Amino acid sequence: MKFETFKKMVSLSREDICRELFLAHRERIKIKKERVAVGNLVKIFEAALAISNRKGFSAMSLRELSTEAGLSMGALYTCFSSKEELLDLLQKLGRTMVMKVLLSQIDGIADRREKMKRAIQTHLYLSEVMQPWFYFSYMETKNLKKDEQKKAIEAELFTEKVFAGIITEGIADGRFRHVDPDMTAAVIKAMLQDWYLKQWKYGGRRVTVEAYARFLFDVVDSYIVKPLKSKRGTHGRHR
Amino acid sequence: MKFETFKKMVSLSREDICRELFLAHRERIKIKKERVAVGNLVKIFEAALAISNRKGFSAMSLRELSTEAGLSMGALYTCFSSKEELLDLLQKLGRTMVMKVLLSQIDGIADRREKMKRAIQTHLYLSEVMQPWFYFSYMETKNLKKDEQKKAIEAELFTEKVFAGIITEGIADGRFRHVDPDMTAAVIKAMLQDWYLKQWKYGGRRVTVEAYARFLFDVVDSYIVKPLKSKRGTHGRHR
DNA sequence: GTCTATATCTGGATAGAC
DNA sequence: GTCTATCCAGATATAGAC
Repeated sequence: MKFETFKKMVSLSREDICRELFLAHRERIKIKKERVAVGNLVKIFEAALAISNRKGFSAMSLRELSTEAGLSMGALYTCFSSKEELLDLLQKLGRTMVMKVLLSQIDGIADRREKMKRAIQTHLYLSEVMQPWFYFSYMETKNLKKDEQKKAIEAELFTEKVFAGIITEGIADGRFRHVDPDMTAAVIKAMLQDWYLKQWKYGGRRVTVEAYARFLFDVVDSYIVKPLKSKRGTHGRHR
Repeated sequence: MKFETFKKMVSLSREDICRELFLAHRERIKIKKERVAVGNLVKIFEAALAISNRKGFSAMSLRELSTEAGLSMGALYTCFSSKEELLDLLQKLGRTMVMKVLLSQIDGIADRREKMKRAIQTHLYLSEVMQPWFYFSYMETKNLKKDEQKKAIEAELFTEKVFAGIITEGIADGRFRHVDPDMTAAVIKAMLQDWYLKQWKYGGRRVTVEAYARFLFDVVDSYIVKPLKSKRGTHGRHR
């Protein structure tokens, strides 16, 4: 699947995401009209992610946020009750989204190799659509309070389990070699994360998401799949 | 090489490192006696890394640092002139060290495959010895001022070039497949970094550095090396 | 060289006018 | 619902005693 196709398919525009969040947190938000609340949330989240990804969340002052979002201090505090709550809201924003999309995309694919390819692709495409959020989430996890931190770690382990699961299945039906599923899933995750953590690198080298997805699948594939004498090397090219 | 052997060999005790730094920054440090200055630097750096890795550098107050280091506010300011300078000093601390050790360890190894193994191992062992610094450096790069940030990025690209170089050599002498050296080096780096960025994960799973090094080499090797019919699969085990 | 005390500023949060 | 003005906790940095 092309990235553009994916982008349209999972129509998670910023508004949609924020509307969902607004509905989930109705009680805690003082604004009553949906239109206004969602509009403000969008502006705040976008600005907060931008500033945080430049200098870190804790170095971002709320005054700074208010000017970048084009709202006053008072207006900010109608959407959240403390800077810490804003952090929690931001984290929650992406987590459920990621799991939902990832699972829906690989559900029902029988061929393990194909499933692996699709999982890699989906994770990369997702992190491309929501790049600021992924980066933010990675960098700020350690600044959450204990229980929120735990949820973030669970989310990381959850996606890892998805990959480990595919590998285990592949080993069971004999198409994959006897690699360590957990270790392999761990490094796959590391390579997936590099895509959104080092945008400056891949962007600068003009590597597209599609190209990175193909490349990454090649690396993984050549490690886990049992070599068929003649097949080896046919999928070794990229770009 | 075993990790313990490596640890003794590169005898970079905290004191040694700080002494070097002290000598390099004599002018800017008010304390004149080497013994005292180095002792304080060690305490300060150790405490600063510990706190920063818990909550982030910008969230660390100097009061906090002074108590954790067992020094007064006044004493801190005899070692650096501002919080920002402390950040720069910390960053500089590890960079040169890494390059020096990494290059010295792989210098003069003719066999490309062996060289790759050694480079992976050395990088992992280094990041194990200096874990707090590696983690810190990764997380705080974006908070540096422009020119310091540039140096940090150069350092990242430098180690990446080391790996890309080995791959290019291996392709040239015909032992490696025609993979993309830059892309491959990039994901190798990503997997190396995962080791110190996700200590909670690997520590919790009781994975040792040696095991991770072997595993990682297997993954890389199976991707870049041309398969000899009979050889494939012989180095696919780990643990 | 190291300490305590303090000047000065910045940032999170809120009250009350519009 | 949004804005401005303000409170005050806590941060950096320094002065001066020991």
